[in-house]
Amino acid sequence: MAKKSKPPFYVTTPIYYVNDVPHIGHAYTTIIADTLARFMKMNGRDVFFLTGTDEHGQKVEKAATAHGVDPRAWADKVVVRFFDLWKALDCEPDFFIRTTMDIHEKGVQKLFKILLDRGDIYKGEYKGWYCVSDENFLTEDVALDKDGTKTCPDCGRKAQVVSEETYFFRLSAYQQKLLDHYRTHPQFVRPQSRMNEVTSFVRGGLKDLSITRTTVKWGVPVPGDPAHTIYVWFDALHNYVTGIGYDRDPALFEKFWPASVHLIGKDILRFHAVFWPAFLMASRLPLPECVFGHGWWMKDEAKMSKSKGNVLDPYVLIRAMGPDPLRYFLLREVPIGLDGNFSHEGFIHRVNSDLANDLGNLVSRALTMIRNYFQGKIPPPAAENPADAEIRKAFEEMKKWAVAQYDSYALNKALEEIWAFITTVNKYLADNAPWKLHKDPALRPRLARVLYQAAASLRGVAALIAPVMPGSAQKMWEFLGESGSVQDVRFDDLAFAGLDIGHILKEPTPLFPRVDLKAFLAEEPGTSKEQPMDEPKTPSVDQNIITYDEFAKLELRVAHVLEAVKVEGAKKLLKLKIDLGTEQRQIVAGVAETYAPEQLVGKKFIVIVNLKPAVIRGVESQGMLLAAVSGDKSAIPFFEADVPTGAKVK
RNA sequence: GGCGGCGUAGCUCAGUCGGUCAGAGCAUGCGGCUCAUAUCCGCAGUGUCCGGGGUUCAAAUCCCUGCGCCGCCA
Repeated sequence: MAKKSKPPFYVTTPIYYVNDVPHIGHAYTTIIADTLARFMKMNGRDVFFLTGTDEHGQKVEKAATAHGVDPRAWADKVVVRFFDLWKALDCEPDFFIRTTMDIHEKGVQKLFKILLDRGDIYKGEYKGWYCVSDENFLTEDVALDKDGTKTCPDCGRKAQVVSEETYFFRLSAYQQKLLDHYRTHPQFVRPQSRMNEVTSFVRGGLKDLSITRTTVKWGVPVPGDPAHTIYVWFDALHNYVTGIGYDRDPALFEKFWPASVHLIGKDILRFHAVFWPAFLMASRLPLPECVFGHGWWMKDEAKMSKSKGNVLDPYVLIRAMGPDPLRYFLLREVPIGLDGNFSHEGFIHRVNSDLANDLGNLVSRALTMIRNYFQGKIPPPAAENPADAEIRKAFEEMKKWAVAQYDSYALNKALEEIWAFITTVNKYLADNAPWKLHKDPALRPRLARVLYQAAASLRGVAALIAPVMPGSAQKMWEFLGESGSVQDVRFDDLAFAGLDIGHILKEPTPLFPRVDLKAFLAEEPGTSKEQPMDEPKTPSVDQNIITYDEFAKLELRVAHVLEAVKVEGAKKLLKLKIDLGTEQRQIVAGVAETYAPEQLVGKKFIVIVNLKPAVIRGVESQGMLLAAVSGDKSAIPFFEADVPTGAKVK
């Protein structure tokens, strides 16, 4: 059966900043990419899936210095966090590019040189807001303060305008070409709303882009002018070509470039939809088919941010139930282009309802009956009656649509189609009641047919969910007596027939155990100090390192104690009324075993002012004082010198 | 301030060219089955389709306007 050969498929994630601690956002992009890669492979295309890390820049350099190692060693150490997470999430990129790799740096330099020779890069003078203490130019998106100056977002100091020699990319020359491209390739930026944003941005005019810095040392040097370092975007974006063999493996590069889709978060849309295609036009390389900007996951209706402390740790969910429910939820709940809201309630609810009840239970009931009625081996079934034919046709129809939805990146729709079919199979069983057929020996061929239809349905479902839930799909596959990997199925060949029920596993274990919401929430770190089940998955590196940015988010101030009283019924707690200069607050402190209330009145110490208020023993605490703790004893560092109440501490 | 988008059942959202479009899933209530992970199947709803005005034989669907929310830009 000769088939039209399908074009290769090349999917990328952004390269993640290696200093970042991986969170749900990183996980989301990578899960989408992994699912698309798996799907396209099963849909008969040659696939390349690239992810990686951005390892240059000042922050990496600083973190390394702070730890007394060189930047490369630091990157080697922290990059493992990403390796580990992808493994835990069953994400299997074909290559993991790191911008510190030789193959990348060489490629970037080569491309830089090409553009320099062609005149698309030229030397000029860059004028911008510069933070002296951080030795860093502020990025364009830092807004002006009211007084018309800018403040460094990293250290909070005032920045000043400074100019330096720099290389520019002639972005301005590409405005019309970009607009033409958008017009002729309406799918270049997806979803549509993002395309509108990009178009209107470009219409507004493009300025040439400064792409080198002399202030940053940790990066790729400009060829022939090593005082200059290639700045982040020119460096980072080119990972998409160096990662598949640009200037290194022509066969690979020819095969997969241009990329089918760059998956990105909407925050880096402009770099991918404007700068990147302009770079490529300049170097005469074909443009990617599509830049897909996905949405954010909010946590309980709020944007996740470190300062709010509501960043979602994917390991909490993986530890509790493996990667598949998380993969399913993220892809099923929301179309890729939109923002989603993550709550543990919503997550558990959907997982229980769709995975445990609908699919898991269906697998369980069907397999149990095959085991109990036929010792795991279905004998020749009776001919199909109309209802049987209907379920077969429903499958074929569903397969067609689900594949089409997957193919257009509508992963949630694909899953919707599949789940509608699962409901149909459940209904088919209810209508045909094999447990009743079983009671009449004369109806055995009929019974065989009903269970055959169910098993054939599940076999198809296993294949169709495999891109999203590889582990669970494989389990189902094996439960059904199939050998080999479900990932080797090709959807073009996937038929309702072809079921080979050889050896049903004894006692198929529940695919997706129901999760009790209350028990789950109780185990979630944050509510409990205990780590549920200490997986040997101890982080490979010290994840407790924080950046200066993170530290800067703490607002620490000098507090003056006005009143102190014991909290009723709590032997460790004191209720304090404190003055912060600008306001008065009430805090609860667990220092009563060391300090009597009257010892504290009039004292000055350090309080975290922007901590989320909490109610402790019925008393609201609007902050927290700093104290050394040893057993039941605590020691508050008081100020010796006279400092103004409310003074900032850092 | 400029440009763009959105506001539909308790919740999350579908509603292509204006005419069975007032829908789905979840949640809720009732009924059924008992093979199954207290699962599955059936039935039942409720809606000023944000407010107001207009176009039309006909508008959730088009136009204007008010309110609210969001995105991009300045």
